Amino acid sequence: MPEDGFFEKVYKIARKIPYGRVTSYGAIAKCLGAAKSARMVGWAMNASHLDDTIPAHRVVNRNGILTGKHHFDGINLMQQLLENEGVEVIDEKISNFEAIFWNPND
DNA sequence: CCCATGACTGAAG
DNA sequence: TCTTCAGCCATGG
Repeated sequence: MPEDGFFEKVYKIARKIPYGRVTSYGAIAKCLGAAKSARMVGWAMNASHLDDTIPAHRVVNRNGILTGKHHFDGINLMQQLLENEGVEVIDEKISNFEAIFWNPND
């Protein structure tokens, strides 16, 4: 992969997210070396719909809220995908967010 | 080149 | 503790 664009960097981290775990945009951004570009991470995730290897549903904001659920096919698709992995989601928010949070740096 | 937009974050009131 | 503001930077018009 000769071109290491911003997207590839984001995808690279996103693909590392373990099953049943979640992370935040800022954590990924920091791992990329652009901690201030958390918005870019989310924006890159928006383009991830072209790549089915990207578990975008495991990426939420720092509050553990599924801010990007509206970008999925269905309004509840993101939440259901997480629940399918054993993640407890209540009202668009991950209840045990801190418990299942995964740090990309690990 | 300038302006608008965005799945965010941290600080300030 | 909650709400609001400004900074962040890549992409597109």
